[in-house]
Amino acid sequence: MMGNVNPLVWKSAQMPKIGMQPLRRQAMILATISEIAAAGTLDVTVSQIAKRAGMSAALAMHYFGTKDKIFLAAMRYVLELYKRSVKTKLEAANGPYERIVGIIDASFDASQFEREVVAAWLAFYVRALQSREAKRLLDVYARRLNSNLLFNLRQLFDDTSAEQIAQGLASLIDGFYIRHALQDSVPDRNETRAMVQDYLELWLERKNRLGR
Amino acid sequence: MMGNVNPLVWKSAQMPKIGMQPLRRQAMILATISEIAAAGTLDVTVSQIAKRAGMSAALAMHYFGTKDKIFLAAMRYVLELYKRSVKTKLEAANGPYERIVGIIDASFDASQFEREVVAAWLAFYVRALQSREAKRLLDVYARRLNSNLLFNLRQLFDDTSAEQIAQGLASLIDGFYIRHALQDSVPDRNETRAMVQDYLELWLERKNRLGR
Amino acid sequence: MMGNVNPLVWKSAQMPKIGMQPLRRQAMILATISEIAAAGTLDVTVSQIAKRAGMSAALAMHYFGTKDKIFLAAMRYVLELYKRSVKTKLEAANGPYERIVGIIDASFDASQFEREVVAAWLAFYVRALQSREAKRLLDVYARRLNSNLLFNLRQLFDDTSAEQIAQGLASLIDGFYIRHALQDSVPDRNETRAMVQDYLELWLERKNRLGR
Amino acid sequence: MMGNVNPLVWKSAQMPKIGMQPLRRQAMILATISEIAAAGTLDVTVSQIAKRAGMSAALAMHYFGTKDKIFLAAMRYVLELYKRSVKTKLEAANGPYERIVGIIDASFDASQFEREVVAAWLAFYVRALQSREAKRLLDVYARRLNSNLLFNLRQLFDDTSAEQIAQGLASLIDGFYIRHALQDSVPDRNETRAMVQDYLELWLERKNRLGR
DNA sequence: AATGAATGAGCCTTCATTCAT
DNA sequence: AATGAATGAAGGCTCATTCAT
Repeated sequence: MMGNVNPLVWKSAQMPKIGMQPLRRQAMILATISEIAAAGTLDVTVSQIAKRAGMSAALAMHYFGTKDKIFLAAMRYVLELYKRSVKTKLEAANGPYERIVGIIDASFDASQFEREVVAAWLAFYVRALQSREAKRLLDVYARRLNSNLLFNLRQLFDDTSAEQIAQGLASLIDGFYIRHALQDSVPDRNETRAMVQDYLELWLERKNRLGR
Repeated sequence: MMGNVNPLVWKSAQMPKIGMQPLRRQAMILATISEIAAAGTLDVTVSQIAKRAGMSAALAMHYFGTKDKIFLAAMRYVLELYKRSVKTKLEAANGPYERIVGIIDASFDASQFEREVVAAWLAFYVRALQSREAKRLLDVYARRLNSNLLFNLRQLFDDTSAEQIAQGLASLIDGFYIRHALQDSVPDRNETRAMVQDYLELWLERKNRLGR
Repeated sequence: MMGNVNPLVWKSAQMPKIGMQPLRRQAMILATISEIAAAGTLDVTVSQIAKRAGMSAALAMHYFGTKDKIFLAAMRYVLELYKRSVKTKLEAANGPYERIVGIIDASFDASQFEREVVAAWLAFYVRALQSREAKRLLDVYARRLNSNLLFNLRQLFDDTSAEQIAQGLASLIDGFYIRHALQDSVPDRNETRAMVQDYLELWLERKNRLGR
Repeated sequence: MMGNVNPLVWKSAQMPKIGMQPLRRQAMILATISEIAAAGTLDVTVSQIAKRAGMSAALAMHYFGTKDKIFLAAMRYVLELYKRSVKTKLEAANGPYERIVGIIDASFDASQFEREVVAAWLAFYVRALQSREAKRLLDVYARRLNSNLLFNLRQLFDDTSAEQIAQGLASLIDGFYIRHALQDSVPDRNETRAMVQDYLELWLERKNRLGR
């Protein structure tokens, strides 16, 4: 998830002075995600996370100021991951259809659909009920996703349909995520992605049937 | 939600000594749902709920024994509401198509899709991550929903399609719920229901296109 | 323990009006002793005791006023039992030696050395640390025991010895009680009694050796 | 009791960051014993103890984890004190007789027979009724005391007598303790010790009288 | 006479957060 | 840069006690 080079490796070695801050923050962010998944609970304490990140809770507080900010940072990280994933897929895509499929693909990317990350998503959704800032972050993501979908769907469908499809796709994705987070016997990643793509297919078939 | 006759109205009037238990329990159950929605949080305390229900936390504990049992009771209540709603719709329906639509309808029934109830659903989903019993309850609901859908879908589609559609419908419903719980500008109840029904329509169209 | 006629038998029959008070009180007293032993704890609640006594906690409070008074009543009852046991033994005894042995016997009487009663004694001893009144009761008992022993011992020994023996006997009895209450593998009632009696014997032997 | 150097004295001076744990634990242990005696009750709260120990209840919990563990630690401390006292006496003793007297002495050592410690002993005895672990600790102590006594008594008496004397001595000690904890006008430490020793004397005299 | 109903007070325990070093 | 030490605040839960009927 962090790529190959883990900057925390030489932690206790020496050279602590410069640039520890970003490393510590990053460690906390990753630990937050892991801890949520490992604990199977959203009720993770700062101490638990800090311990997993290999530092004291006090230091974690020092770098983030508030527990809420720790969560927000982790949330931003996950959203950023997703954003990049989408970007990569979009760049490799040709035409609106491929771009829409790319967006869907990004949601079910291996890195996104890991058990860990899915648990984190659910946590953030819930957090958004309490935290203004968390809600704002989630809204930004939702709006971006929607406009991305809409822009490309409008090139294939009339406006009304496009909006419906966008809503449908987004809901389907969210629905699969929540089911994945909670249920045991659930279709795997590829099957799930196929089902979402098939939703798009169904609309295309309808469009073709109606002519144009 | 409590019907027209609220037995708690004459509370401070004479306080009868018999049969308070079910009234208090019901009051707590309703208060739990309201408080979750009002607080916008799953982290509602027993005191908060009890206060809203017009009693002391101690009395609430007396009648339920555990905070967890309070939540479970509220959860059962909501699930029961949904179950009844489904049952009513199914009884009024003729043929598999109407029955499937009925199930969808039930999910977006006015009583189900209230802001309060939707928030409660999300709360219970999350609770299921921590509580064995909560998970069990949710699983029962999920399994029943699935078998209901499957049974009727199989009369219209081949088995493979039926299973896909069932998964799709359930995910769509969950997805719309979560979006409803979290987002402000979201299609209203009827629009939402129409979109889910349209998913079924899309499959019927495909089926017709392929000929039988 | 209550003799053959249990007045609580016709409780729920009818005739509740007259004289319930003493019956209820007595039932509570017995229940207190039983509950302490059954719970294996001194931390018995009023509700537990009342339940065992077949009445509501509210009624128990009505008759006693305070939890403390419930305990005191039970304490008085046990002390009274003991007092009577001593009295009976003393009346059947001839001469100082038999009377001393009688007092010892009373302490290890079947009715006194029941597991239940022993547990109660320990409870009362502890209670005496907190409650003035409990302490006073225990002091009365201790003083009476001491004067009883002293009076008879003085007829067999010089004053100094008599006082020492009295202290020794009382301590031995208390010691065996506490060990009986707490330990598993402990000599049985008769063995224990024999050992206390033997303490007296040892002193008699010394007296004889020294010649009168 | 804490020796001459109280490491907590410079507490508000600079509050070092290392090694507070053992100091805090020790302070809590001593405070537990004091508080039990001062409150005259076994129902001492963690807050009370912590306050007496000069720290917050939260910190106490931090260092012990559970109230029960606080009590167990205090219990172990008292038992350890006693154990050491016995050990010291035994090392200074020559022959079985002196060793037995040494064990008795240890029980009535100044440090053991303080009002505070005696109250604690009673508390622990009672605690043993509720806590498995407390019972285990007490059993270990009882068994060690018994085997110590028996081993030395067997060198002076036949086996049957030895066992009786061991039981008698242990009961006498326990009895004096409980009386000391509860009663006001009670022989002082030295008198008490003398009386227990005299019990041994009585047996020796009997032995001599019977020849060999 | 009797009790279900009700609660205030208090306890143990947890945890985010601060502080001194 | 880093952390052990420390705590206030809060939460779940229990229980003796009161009250209205």
